[in-house]
Amino acid sequence: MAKEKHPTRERILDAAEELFANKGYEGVSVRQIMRQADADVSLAYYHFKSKQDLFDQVMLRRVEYLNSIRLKALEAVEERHPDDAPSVEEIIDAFTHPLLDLLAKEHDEWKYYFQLIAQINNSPEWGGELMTRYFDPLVRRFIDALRKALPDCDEQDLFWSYHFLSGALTLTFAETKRIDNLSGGVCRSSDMASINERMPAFLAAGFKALCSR
Amino acid sequence: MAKEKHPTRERILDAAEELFANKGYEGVSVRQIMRQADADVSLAYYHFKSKQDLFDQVMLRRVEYLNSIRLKALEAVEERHPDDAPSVEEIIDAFTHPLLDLLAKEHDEWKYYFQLIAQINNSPEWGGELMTRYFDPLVRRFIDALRKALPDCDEQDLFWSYHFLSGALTLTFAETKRIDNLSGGVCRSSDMASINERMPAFLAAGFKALCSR
DNA sequence: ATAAAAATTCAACGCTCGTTGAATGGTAGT
DNA sequence: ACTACCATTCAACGAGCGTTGAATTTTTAT
Repeated sequence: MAKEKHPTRERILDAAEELFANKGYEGVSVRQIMRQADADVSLAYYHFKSKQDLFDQVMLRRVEYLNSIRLKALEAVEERHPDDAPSVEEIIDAFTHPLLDLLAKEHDEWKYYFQLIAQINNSPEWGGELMTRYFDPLVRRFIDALRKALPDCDEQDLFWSYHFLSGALTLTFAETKRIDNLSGGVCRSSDMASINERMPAFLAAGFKALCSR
Repeated sequence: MAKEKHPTRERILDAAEELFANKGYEGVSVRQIMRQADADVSLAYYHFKSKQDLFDQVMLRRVEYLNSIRLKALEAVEERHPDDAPSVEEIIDAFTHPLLDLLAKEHDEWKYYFQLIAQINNSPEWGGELMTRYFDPLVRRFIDALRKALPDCDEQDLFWSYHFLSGALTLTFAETKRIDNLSGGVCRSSDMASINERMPAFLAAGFKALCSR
C-alpha cells in the first residue's frame, strides 16, 4: 500500500474523505479516521481545529480545482462559439464532463469526494447550505449560459431543469451499484464512459422539452 | 401539538423517522428519539429489537402502501390503453405522481420518509442494497412498461435513463432548499405542483432522446 | 553544536452511546 | 379478588465519543 509517501496532514484528509464518504459525518469517529491514517488521535487536533474543521478541509481541498476546470470547460465551449450561442448539450457537457473524467480514472483519488458530494446534495440538513456555498458562483455561470442558449425559456423551467440535472448527476457520483443489480450487469455504476455518452443528451433533451412548451 | 393521540410504538416511529431524515442514522441517538417521542429510553427496546430494527421498521411502515399506489397508477394507465402502448410521459407520471401528491399535502406526514429515501438512494454504503430490497419489483414493472413504449430502445440506454430519473426524483424528495436560494425565490423546494408539471415532461424527453439516437 | 519550532506521543477529562435486567404499574379475563 | 399479561420506569453496564494539556521526539535554522 505504501502509505508513508504522504505527509500526515494529507493522510488524515485522505482517511477522513474515504470514511466520511462511506459512513457519513456522524457515522465516523475521529479515532477511526486516525486509525486508518495510522497516526495518533491527538494529531487530528494538532493539524485541525475540530472534527467539523477536518470535514470542512476535506471539502475545501478539492473544490477550487473542481470549479476551475469546469469554468475552463465552459469558457472553451463559449470560445468555440464567438458569434452564436453554444448548444444546450455542449454547455451541459462542459458541466458534467470534467467531473466524470476525474471519476473515470482507474485510481480512487476522486471517488470518495464525489460520493461525499452526493450525500451532501441530498442531505436535508446541510445540503442546501453547503452546495450553495461551494458551487453557487459556478452554477450561476452555467445557468446564464443555458439561458442564452434557451432565450425563450421561462425562469422556473430553467431552474427546475437544473434541479433535475443536479439530481441525476449526483446520484451518478454515489456509485451505489443499484443499477448494476437492476440491469442484471448490463450497466455498471462505475462506467463513467457510458454515462458521459448519455447524460448530456438525456438532460439537454429535458431542458429543451421544458423550455419550449 | 396533541401528541398523546398515538400509541407509543407509533410515536417512536414518528420521532425516529423525522430525526433519521434530518440527521441520518448515525447522527441520531436512541435517547434523542425517545426524548422526542416523550417516552423512556428502554421502551425503544421493548417495542423494537435494536436501533437497526427500529430503522428497518421506519422504512417498512410505509413502503408497502407506497408500492401499491404506484402499481395501481401504472395499471390505470395501462387500462386506458388496451390496444396501444401508453406514452413514455404517462408511464413516468404514474411513477412520480403518487409520490409527489403525498408530499404535496399540507401536513408533514410523508415529508421525512421521503427525505430518508433521498439519503438512502445516495448513500454508497446502503443505497444499492436498501433501494433494491424495497423497490426493485415495482421498478422492474415500470421499466417493462417503458420498454414496450420504446420498443427500439437499447437496454443500456433504458437503464441509464431510469438512473437519471431516479436521481432527479430523489433529489426532489430531499427538499434541501438549494433551488430556493439559487433561483432567488422563483422556485421553492416544497412546491410539488410545479415539479409535477415539469418532471415527467423533462424525463420523458430524456428517455426519448436516448432511445432514438 | 545549539536553540527554536514543528510534529508526535501519552494519559486523561467528562459525556453520551446502545443495550439490558429487574422492579413497577395498568388492564383484561376469570 | 386473583391472575396473567402488556406497558412502562429506573438504574446501571462497559465502551466509545470529541477534545485537551503536558511531555517528548524530530526537524529546521543559525
